[in-house]
Amino acid sequence: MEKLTQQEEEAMLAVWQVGAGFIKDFMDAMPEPKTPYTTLASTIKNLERKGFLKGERYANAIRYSAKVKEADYKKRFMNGFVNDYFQNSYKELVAFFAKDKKISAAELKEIIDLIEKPENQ
Amino acid sequence: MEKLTQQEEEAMLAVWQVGAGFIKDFMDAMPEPKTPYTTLASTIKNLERKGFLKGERYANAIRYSAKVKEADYKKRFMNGFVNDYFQNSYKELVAFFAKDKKISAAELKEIIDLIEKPENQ
DNA sequence: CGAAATAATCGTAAATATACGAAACTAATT
DNA sequence: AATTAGTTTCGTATATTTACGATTATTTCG
Repeated sequence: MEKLTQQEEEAMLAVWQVGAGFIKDFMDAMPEPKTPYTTLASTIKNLERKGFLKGERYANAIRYSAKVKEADYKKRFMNGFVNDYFQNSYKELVAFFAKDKKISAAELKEIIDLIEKPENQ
Repeated sequence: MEKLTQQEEEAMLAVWQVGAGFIKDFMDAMPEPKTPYTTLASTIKNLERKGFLKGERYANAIRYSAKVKEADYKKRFMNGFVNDYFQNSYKELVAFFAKDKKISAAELKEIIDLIEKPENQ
């Protein structure tokens, strides 16, 4: 899975959010300030070339949808980060943000309940 | 804090690991395949320009050290990521990786103990 | 001092990413 | 069929990043 550039990642976020659609749908989903339509179109083309999107022609327009799932991209991305910054330990990562009060003991307990419930296994 | 490019980030990881040193020290700390000395030297110069490093002359060499702390960079970086991919919720992030079995209930409990101990507050 | 060693700096080339207008294409409308 | 509207594609310009050799500067050692 090739690494995405800044603009490509922003575009993918819009695609994941929209689900599947035409370039103008992604335009609508992108935050301000919006890049011009043709610039986004170039980025979308790049994403197709990189294998992140697939396009199907409908009349004179192309409907794009993600080939790479958001969850997979997140995982791969975080893996690299955790490897570089937390000696490859997710525990270290969570401890770091817990100490920084980005997440509380109560929230961690909720997560424990969540993963210990058999129906979530 | 300006965003770093791929090479710049790799170089910073070496700097943080070494602590403070000369370009060749960072070279030694970088993973294979090593980029040529002069390329790393350019990258280090860019990092100095961007305010991530400061340099002090010692004889005919320059000793560089980090101006931006690794912890601060991690925080800022993760903040953007959590915002984009987890609706700005660290709890969502931890739950995601807990479900993906990257971290266990036992480890989460250890972290709770850690942050609930008064001496770590 | 002069030569060799060590290190940084400069200049520039090549690759990649970003940006966007003009033209082309397709479909619908008159 | 001609016009209009919506959309993509193409070409190109600019900026940024990556890469590194040649040169320059400094120190060390004979």
